[in-house]
Amino acid sequence: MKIDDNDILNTAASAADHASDTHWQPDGAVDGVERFIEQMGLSAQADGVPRIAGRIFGYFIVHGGPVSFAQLAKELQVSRASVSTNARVLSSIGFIERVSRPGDRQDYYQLAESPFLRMIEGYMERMRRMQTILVQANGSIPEEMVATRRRLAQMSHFYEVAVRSNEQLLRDLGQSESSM
Amino acid sequence: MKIDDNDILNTAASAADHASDTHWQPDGAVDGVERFIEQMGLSAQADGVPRIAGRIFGYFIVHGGPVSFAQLAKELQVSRASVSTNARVLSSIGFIERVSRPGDRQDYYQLAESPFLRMIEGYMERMRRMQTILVQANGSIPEEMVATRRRLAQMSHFYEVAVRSNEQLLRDLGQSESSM
DNA sequence: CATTACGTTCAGTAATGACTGAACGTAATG
DNA sequence: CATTACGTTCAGTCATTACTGAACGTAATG
Repeated sequence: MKIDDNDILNTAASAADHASDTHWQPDGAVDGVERFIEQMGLSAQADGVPRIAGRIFGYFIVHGGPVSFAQLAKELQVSRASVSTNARVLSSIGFIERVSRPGDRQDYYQLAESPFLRMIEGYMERMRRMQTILVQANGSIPEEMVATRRRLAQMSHFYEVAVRSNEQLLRDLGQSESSM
Repeated sequence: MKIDDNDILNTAASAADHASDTHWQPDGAVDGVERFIEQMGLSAQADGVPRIAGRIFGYFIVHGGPVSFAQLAKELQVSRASVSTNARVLSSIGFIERVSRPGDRQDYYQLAESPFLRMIEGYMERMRRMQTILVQANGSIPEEMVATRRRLAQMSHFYEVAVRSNEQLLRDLGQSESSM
């Protein structure tokens, strides 16, 4: 499996090298990959995440294995500064993680074991923050405003059910993940 | 310092007092309400949604009933232009909706029946968009890249399960909503 | 010790977008 | 018809931020 990843890395690297050629048309794999990575960038941007972070993540979906810092900068055509900041963001969310290779000065990153579980955990985090806002609001609003308090309670109920649903989803995914 | 906050709160509070013929609030409730509305604005901003949109939504959580366009602008201390654009955004998402009052030239908005269901539908919409990106990518990637295709499949599987989970959540919420 | 190869940080730039005031179109009033 | 009271749109301003290049600190190499 490591052989496989390395193979892919090599082909992708040589393809990126030729990417600056204007007239050479790759064999079809590269534009598919490139297109996917770019779309991941755009999706990230649509979600308020820096585009480069999305592209880096897309890159790791394609090449999961450990990739060096410098290689990221080169193949994604971005500055080392951007790689530094965005890779750190991604690893702080738990999507990718640093790995050290003995006898190698470079930083390596690889796809985390279960990035999507982290995504859901991020959702739940925001939902719980909304919950605290709601109970705080409910505590500072007089009982006379019954309609308001009812709406706040409905909203709170929504988040409560949603969090429970996501907890269940988390369990389901953890289950089906161990069989892959 | 708290000067800024107090200033905003006080001016907004007095504005709300002048409109007290329609929406009366008990003494001491105003800062709680105001604080909640502002926090909704900040939460929205953190989610990539314009702050004013969040505040408008918060305002409707507090005062669910029909509120005139002009009243929104006045009490939230924002320009009519902002109210126009943000209220339209909110109504396009399905959080609030326009209502017309016979014999009244003004536009009125009110909280939609079930704004949170719409929120989940929004999530699912984005997930489905990711799904199409994934199948598209999978179709344009050669079979030799087995590891890549496996990761894409895992990702697709995640979204599939997540969408199903949210469909179930939607049903559950629709259930518990009819009893409120 | 000097040098090289790293990743990080920082100042600067360009772009994005939220927000506003004013101009505009429109439809109900007088 | 003229006027007024609406909501919308548009140009402009301001703030935010993604991104870069260069300077920097650091640790492994020679």
